[in-house]
Parts: sequence; C-alpha cells; structure tokens
Amino acid sequence: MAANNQEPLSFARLVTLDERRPAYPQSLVELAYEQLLSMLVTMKIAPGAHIGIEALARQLDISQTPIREALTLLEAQKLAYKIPNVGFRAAELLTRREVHDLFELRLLIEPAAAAFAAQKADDAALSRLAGLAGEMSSAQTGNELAYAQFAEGDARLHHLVAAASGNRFIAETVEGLHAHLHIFRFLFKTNATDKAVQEHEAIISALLARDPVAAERAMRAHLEASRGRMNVVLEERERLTAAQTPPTPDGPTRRGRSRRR
Amino acid sequence: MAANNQEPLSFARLVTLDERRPAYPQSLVELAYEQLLSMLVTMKIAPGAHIGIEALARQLDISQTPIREALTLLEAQKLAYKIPNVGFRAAELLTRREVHDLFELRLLIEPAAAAFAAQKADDAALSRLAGLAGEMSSAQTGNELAYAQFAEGDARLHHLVAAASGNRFIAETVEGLHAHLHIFRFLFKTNATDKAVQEHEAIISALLARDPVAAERAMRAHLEASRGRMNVVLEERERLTAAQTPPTPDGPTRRGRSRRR
DNA sequence: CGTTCATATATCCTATATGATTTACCGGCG
DNA sequence: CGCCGGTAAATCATATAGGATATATGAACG
Repeated sequence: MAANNQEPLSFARLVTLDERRPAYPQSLVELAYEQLLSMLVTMKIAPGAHIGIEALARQLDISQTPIREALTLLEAQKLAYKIPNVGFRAAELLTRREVHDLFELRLLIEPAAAAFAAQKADDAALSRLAGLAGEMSSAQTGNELAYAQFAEGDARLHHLVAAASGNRFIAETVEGLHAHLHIFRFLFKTNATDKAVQEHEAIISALLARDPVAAERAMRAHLEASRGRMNVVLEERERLTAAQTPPTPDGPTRRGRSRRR
Repeated sequence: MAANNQEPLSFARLVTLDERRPAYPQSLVELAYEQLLSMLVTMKIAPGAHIGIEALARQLDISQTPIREALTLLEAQKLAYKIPNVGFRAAELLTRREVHDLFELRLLIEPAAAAFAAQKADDAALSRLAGLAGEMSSAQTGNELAYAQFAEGDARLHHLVAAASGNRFIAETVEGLHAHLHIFRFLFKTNATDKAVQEHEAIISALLARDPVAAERAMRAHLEASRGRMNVVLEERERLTAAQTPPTPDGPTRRGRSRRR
C-alpha cells in the first residue's frame, strides 16, 4: 500500500455510491478517485493544471489503469477534461458568469425539490434533517475552520432535501451540480455564515412542518442570498486576478524532454 | 482563461468539440462507447443483462482496457452500473414512476430554458432551429421507421433549445436526462407523432419570434403531452409484463463453471 | 433428504509491457 | 536574428499477462 499520502480526506463522497456499502475492500479505482477528488478541491492540483497519469501512479503507488479510470469518472462529472492524445487536465475554475448560470439552474430545481420534499419526505429523512439542524446550530462560527464545517453542512442539507424529494433524477442532478462548488470552499476563508445558518434553519423548519410553500420560498431565498454572497467574493477576486496576471500564465505544462541543458 | 496560446493541433479537436462527426482518428474508447451505446438503446443488450468485458473485447476485437473505460463512462451516465467484483450490467428499464419523475424534472428545466433561449439565442442557433423545422415538416409519418426519425428530431430539438439557452449547465443536464429516454424509442413502434410535430412547430416558431412567454408555454405543453403519451404506452406495457412474468426471471446470469452436465 | 463445506472455473481487477503520438529542443537556412 | 524542420524524449493509448474474487458444482455430513 502506498502510504506516501496521509491525507485524511475528510470530504464526503461526492458521487452517489448508493447508500451504504461495506467499503471493506476498497477498489483501487475508488481510492484513486477519492484521492484525486481531494487533490482537486483542495487545489493541490491547480484548476487548469495538467494531470500526468504516470506521475500520479507513482505518487499514489497505484498502477496506471485504475488512475485512468478514476480520471474518466472525473471527466464525466466535468471536474476534469481530456484532450485526446495529450492528457487530462483539471477543470477550469468556474467563471463568475458560470457560477451565475449554475445558480440559475439550481433555482429552477431546488425550490421545487424542497416543496416536493415537504410533501413526500418519509420519517427517516425528516429525522436526518432534524439531526443536521442540531449539528449546524451547535457549530461554531467566526474562525476559518468553521467555514469548512459550514460548507459541509450546506452540502449535506441540499443533498438531503434533494433526496427527500423522492425524485431520483432531482437527487442525482442536484448532487452533480453541487460538485462544482466544492472547490470554492477554499477560496472563501470567511463568509458571513450567520445569515446562511438562519436560512438553513428556515428551510428545515418548513420541511419539518411539512409546509411546501414555505419550504419552496425558504430554499429560493437561500439560493438567491447564497448567489449574492458568492458574487461579491467573485467580483473581488476577478478584479485582483485581472490585475495580477496581464499575460497568460500558461499553467504548468511540462512535456517532452526534461530540461537538461 | 487558460488558452495555451495557439495550439496548432487541432482540426480533430475542433470538430469533436462542435457536434460533428470527426471520424478521423477515433479513439478506441469512443468506438467502444458508441458500439455499447447502440447495443443498449437497441436492446441488443437487454436492460438488466450482464455485460461481460472479455466477451465484448472479443466481439469488438478491442482489448479489455478501452472496453472498461467505455463502461465506466456509461456507468457515470447511469446507463449501466457496476457491482464491484462481479461486473457491469445494463441499467434497468425506467419504471413508469421513474419516467414520471424524469418528466417532472424536465418540466422544471426545459420550459425555463426555452424562455431563456427566446431571449438569448444567437443567429446561428436560430438558423439551426429553422433548419430543423424544415426537416421535421418534410418527414414522413405513419410507418414504423418514421417514428425513429421523429424521435431523432425530438432529441435534437430539445438539445438545441437547451444549448440556445446560453446556460452551460442547463445544456449538460438536459442532454444527460435525455439519454435515459433513448431506449424507449424501440418500445414505441408507433405513437401519434402528428400532434408532437405540431407541438415542435409551436416551440420553434415561438423561439424564432423571440417570444419567451410563448416559448415557455409551448415547451411545457409539449412536455406534458409527451409525458401523457408515454404514460399510456407504459401502462399498457406494465399490464402485459405483469401478467407475463409472475416470478422474477432473474436475468441472464451465467458465471462460474460453465454448464457441463 | 437437506445443509454445509471444499474445489474448480470463469470473470473481474490490477500490473506491466509495447506501440503511437505529441511536444520540446536544437541546429541550419533564409 | 528569426523562422523552420529534424530528432529525441516523455507521455498517452492499447495490448497482454498475472493475481484476486465470486459463483457454481459436487461431495460429505448430520
């Protein structure tokens, strides 16, 4: 086993790997997938960077075949892309406009999903939501690490609501869309989480009360507020990076003969 | 904007990015993927059936590695699923309820997409739509083969509208959802296409007139009608198959020592 | 006669080797 | 001094081989 890489990788699995499975004998593909995913969301692999298969195989002490398969999975999720005889690269960071579009789609789906969930959620789903509410209210706020906790809770909330809608396709789609946002956790060191927590509570209490109208409204308000908060940070960042890199930094591209004078 | 300067490489890549048949140097993975996809939608591989890697490798005269990658892609699209040390299987046929849920989600997205498209479509998109309208009106109707033509046109219409919305995520999601429906083409030998063609024309003319409200309404009407038509056929089929297979036939499972009495 | 354990085999999963393609370096020519 | 082709190396893509796992058949036992 590898052991070069002692990443704790506290990230919840992004893809829907069916509820729960022993996970005893973890496939090397799954292992490579999780390692790659954590490298992507922590920006250990930069957004436009080239992902060499051979290098990764050495680093993870896994052969090339499972690596390639894991990259294929990430490509299907649009978290990486492949140029046919050149290799894989990490997906580019979403532009401000893309983030806007992403929320536009989420606004079409998730408020309705919340309304469905208010009507059709079973008891197990409701109790999970209640438990999440407890966790989030007791979570600390202010410091930097707290934001990661909040983001994790946010992801779980949206996932639970989508799943509780009872519509398999809604659940899959919402989860797929959310994957793109995980990277941004590491750009937002601090970001008013207090309001967001209140929005979360509004959503959950509406669901527990089985009030579809309130749930839909709360979800819409939360998404719009979230989009607004994100937009502020992205505008700021856009201004900075625009001034910082007048020429194209060209990204890490190393290929062909190694530099050897 | 990464833009690694001006990559010279690229006719092949440009054509693959735009929806055109490259046919130049087709990767074996792509080839295997397309072959598998056509086998799945034509039910040459039955819905729950086991997909043996070795057998396919022999059949397509390709080694196992690209086959495996293609299957991984299909798994990510939910057109196949994998049981960890057992193998891949074709996805089950959507139940009537799942089809209902699928249309429920489409109804959330596509009418809005049509409204966006009416506002933001560029001239190229509009001309493509106009061309499609011409094709579909001249298509024949009635016989069995005509339905396949219609289904193809339907898929292209929804794809064009989603792309014309200008929202990358809407386009990707709509296309992903549509993939599940391709299988049903081969269950519907005949299905009143006349009305559907009229619905298509209503959508296209609304878009060409750049009328968002009409486009949204036309798309919603089309989806609801389509869902209704589909539901009728599925109810019929449900009744038949329920009577036909009282026990679970368990599907084609052949594994372990070959039968040798 | 039913149940359980052992063995055999097909299949998947992973590793390694070979071939194909791209990219980078470098010297020559305009 | 800069553009352009040739050559070499690194990387991707594919093929093939070797372990690992699950399933089925059959025998042993209660």
